[in-house]
Parts: sequence; structure tokens; C-alpha cells
Amino acid sequence: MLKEERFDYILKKLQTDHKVLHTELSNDLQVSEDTVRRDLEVLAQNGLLIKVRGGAIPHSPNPFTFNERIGIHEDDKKAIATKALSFLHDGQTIIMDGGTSTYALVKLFPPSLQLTVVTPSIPIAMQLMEHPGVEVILTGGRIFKSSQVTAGLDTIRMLEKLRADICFMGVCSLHTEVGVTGPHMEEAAVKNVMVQSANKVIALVTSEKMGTAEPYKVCNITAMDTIITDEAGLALASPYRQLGINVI
Amino acid sequence: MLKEERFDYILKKLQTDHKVLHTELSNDLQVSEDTVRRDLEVLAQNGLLIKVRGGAIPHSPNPFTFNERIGIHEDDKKAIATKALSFLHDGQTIIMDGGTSTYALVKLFPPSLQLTVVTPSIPIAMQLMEHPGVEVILTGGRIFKSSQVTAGLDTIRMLEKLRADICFMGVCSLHTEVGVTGPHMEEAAVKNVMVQSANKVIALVTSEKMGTAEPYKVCNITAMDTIITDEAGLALASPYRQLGINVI
DNA sequence: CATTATCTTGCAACTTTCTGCAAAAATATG
DNA sequence: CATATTTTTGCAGAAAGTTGCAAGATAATG
Repeated sequence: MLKEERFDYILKKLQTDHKVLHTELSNDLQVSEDTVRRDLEVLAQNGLLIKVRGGAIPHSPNPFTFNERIGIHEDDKKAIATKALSFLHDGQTIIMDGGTSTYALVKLFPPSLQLTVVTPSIPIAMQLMEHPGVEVILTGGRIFKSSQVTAGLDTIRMLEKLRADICFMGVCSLHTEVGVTGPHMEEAAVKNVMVQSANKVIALVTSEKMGTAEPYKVCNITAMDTIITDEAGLALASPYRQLGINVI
Repeated sequence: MLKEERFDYILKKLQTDHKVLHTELSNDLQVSEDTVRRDLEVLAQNGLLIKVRGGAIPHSPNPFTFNERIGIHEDDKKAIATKALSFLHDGQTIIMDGGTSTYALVKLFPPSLQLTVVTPSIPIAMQLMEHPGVEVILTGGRIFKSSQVTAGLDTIRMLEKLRADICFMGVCSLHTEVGVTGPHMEEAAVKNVMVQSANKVIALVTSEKMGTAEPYKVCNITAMDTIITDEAGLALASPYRQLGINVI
């Protein structure tokens, strides 16, 4: 049996059962559980399902009703978010980009913090609605369901009129020469305006995204003032430091 | 049974029952109460619910406002929403005002419906993000935490540029002479623009709000084309019918 | 203030996952 | 066609995660 046939079977079963178990698949496909595990690993990496202990569940469109965000790189992101906290002070106006790193950051906001936060991200807006000291401004526009942010002309227009102290940017891909890039044209355009509307740009990026690139350009790497990452070791960080960027 | 299935069950039960108990869940899921407790711990940490002694309650950022109002008069609102459904057809552009009545309506959208929905309401936007056929456009602006809508100049600007087929309006107070009124100036201003930007205005209003008034005026009563209510009896409805408004 | 129910903590049994490795199968090369 | 190389697969032991239990701490209730 070809590996692709197994993939096919797994995805079909997932669609009908809404879950798959290692034990079941091992039996159905007549391969060891290790092979099943490796298959699920591949499928998960291609975003076709979510691996969980004991098997896998479908990729869900809604992170609030489902739990796919639970546990994924959580420690890395929390470490990054903790470092980012020190840049925040009462009275600032902050642009908070969408993404899981920035989401982790707003979850750590101390209750006493007094800020104005402008964001295109619906999860971030929801999170901050509970925060008594934060004024939340949501940029308008069409909602991109996959990333749960607004984007498009209306979003850009609102950001253009803004003057923020800091922009915290959740970065998809970072490369010394190509700069900051993302997978979607419209979201990249929005990020570009964010960069221009803030006095200071801080990128939040997990180390595995450094040195990679995607189709749509956001801005040059020199537009970043600070890069916060989980692994600020010399090898990864020095190319950016040579460009005058603060890497922590 | 996968842990994630338990999470799913707990969240679903929470949505229908508005509470969950350790003892019940332990029985339903066939695991110890300790495991239930640990599950609730995880869900609480991810902001999906609030742990309380003996179980958990839904996560409500604004317990005294929007979320509290969900559930009261639920049957009435569902009846109103069902009537409203017949006005919807594929391809329309709809303005969906904030409020629990309109929220009840979008929850009833059949999966096959193809619409563009413009809304200032974050709960409505979240609900519609899960709907595959609906394009969601969120109006930008400052978030009013009590009602979970955006309002202000940015919101008005986005709505002004719009031409919608129908505006579904969740009405706070309705009076034959005073017209449509609301408790907040900015939200009233937004509603006013919504009325102007739609070809047809349909008010969703529970009967106890008819004949009442609040400080800020939205528009004249004659701006309404149709009023949908749970109690369309002669006594309540006839004053409006005499003004040429369709009451159902 | 005593009683009862609930919560926390540490622990041991158990299950699942990770890691390195070697055999088998598939593919490439001369 | 024989041989070398890569890929795939299964296995075993170590590591990590999950679960239920029990004892002590804490909170609610009359």
C-alpha cells in the first residue's frame, strides 16, 4: 500500500469520524503505530489536521470553540511575549498585529496597564475587551476567516490616519535580504501600513521563522527596530545585529 | 476518548446549559472528577470558560451586559429571528446591527445561504466567521465594551459609503411619536447611518420594548419598513400599521 | 464554630511519544 | 544486472504526558 493511499484513508476517516486514533489506524492500515504517527506528522505539517495525544482531530476554523492553539509552541510564544512586556508603558498607543504571538502578549497584559490598542485582529480585540484599562480600536474591513483579521482598503485607511508609539508585529517570515514577507497580499499590505504608522516597530518571531521568506513583501528588514525571539543566540541574531537591529 | 473530545463536549454543554458541574461531567465523560477539574483548568487558561466552585460557567467578558442579555427572552428572540429569516435571499448585502435579537438571527442562518454581511458587532462577526457562505465585513472604530460593538466616526464613515439591501436593526426602544431611540449617543448615531444606507429597514424588537423611549434618537418611526416582534396582536401593532409599517 | 463539600498537591500506575537503530524495500547508478 | 544509496518501516528503551487516588488545606453553610 502506498503512503499516499494511507494519507487518503486517514483524511477520509477524519472527515467522517471527526477524529482518528493511532490504534485504529494501525489496525485499519496494517502498519505499525509508529508509521501512523509519522503519517499524521506529515499531514499535520501540511495543515491538513491537528495532531493530539492518541491520534488527530480536524483542523477547525474557530480557535475559540476549538483547542488547536492550546499547547502549540506555547512556551516559546510566552517567552517572547514576556520579553515584549517591558516595552509597554501607561498612556501609549499601540498597534497590535494579528497572530498567535501578539495574542500571547495581550493575554499577559497586567490589569493595571493603561493603553490604547489598535488592532485588526478579532481574537485580540475580544481578549482586550475584558481589560478595564485598555481602549480598543478595531480596524474595519473584510474579515479574513483563516487568520481572523480584517484587511483591505478600509483597514489601511484607518491605519494611515494613525500615529502610534509602537507597532508589535507578528511576523510570518523574516530574511536579512528579502525583509519581512507574508503569505497573503492583502494582509501584507495592511502590515506595511502598520509599520509606517508607528514610531517604533517590534517584531515578535519564533526562531524557526527566521531566515525564511514568503511571496508578499511587507517591508525591508531595516524597518524593524527590535526583533524579539525565543532563541537570540549569536548565529541567528548576528546578521540582524549588523544591520543595527536590536535582537533580544 | 481523546482529551479534545472532552473539551468539545464540555464547551458544547456549557453553551446549551450555561453551566457545567464536576459531578455531571465526570459521569457524562466517564472520567474522574480530578480529570474534569484539570480539563476545566486548561479551558479556563485559554479563556474559554470561567472556573467556579463545583464547575464552570461561560466566559463572559461583560457579564452584566451582552452576555447576560443572551438567554433572557430567548424564546421570544428565536421566534422573531425565525420570522426574519424569510427576508433573506442569496446574493444580498445585509447590514446587521448589534444586539441579542440580531445575534439570534445570524445563529439561525442556514449553511447554504450566500450573503455579504456588514456589522459593527463582534459577537455577530465571530458567529459568521464559521459560516462558509457569508462574507463578513466589520466596521472599524472604537469598541464599546458594554455592547461589544464598534462605534464612532470611523464606523459611520464605513457605513456611509455603503448601499445595502436590508438593514436588520436591533431596537432598544420604539415609540410611535418619538421614533427609534437608544441609550448611547454614539451607538444611536451609528444606527442612524445604518438606516440611511439600506434600501429597506427591518426592526427586530421584543414586545416589551414597544412604546418605550430612551435619550438618544436614532430615526423616525416611519424609517422602518417592517417591524418583527413576538407579539403582533392588534393592540400593540395597530398604531404602527396605521403609519404604513408592516408589523409581523 | 462545627460540618460538609470542594480544591490542591504529590504520587504511582499507566499510556503515549520520542529517539536511535537496523532490516527491508525502493530507487539510482555504473 | 549487480551494487550502492536512499527511503521507509518496525522495534526497543527512555522520556514525557495523563489519569485516578489519597491526604491535607480551603472555603461554604447553617
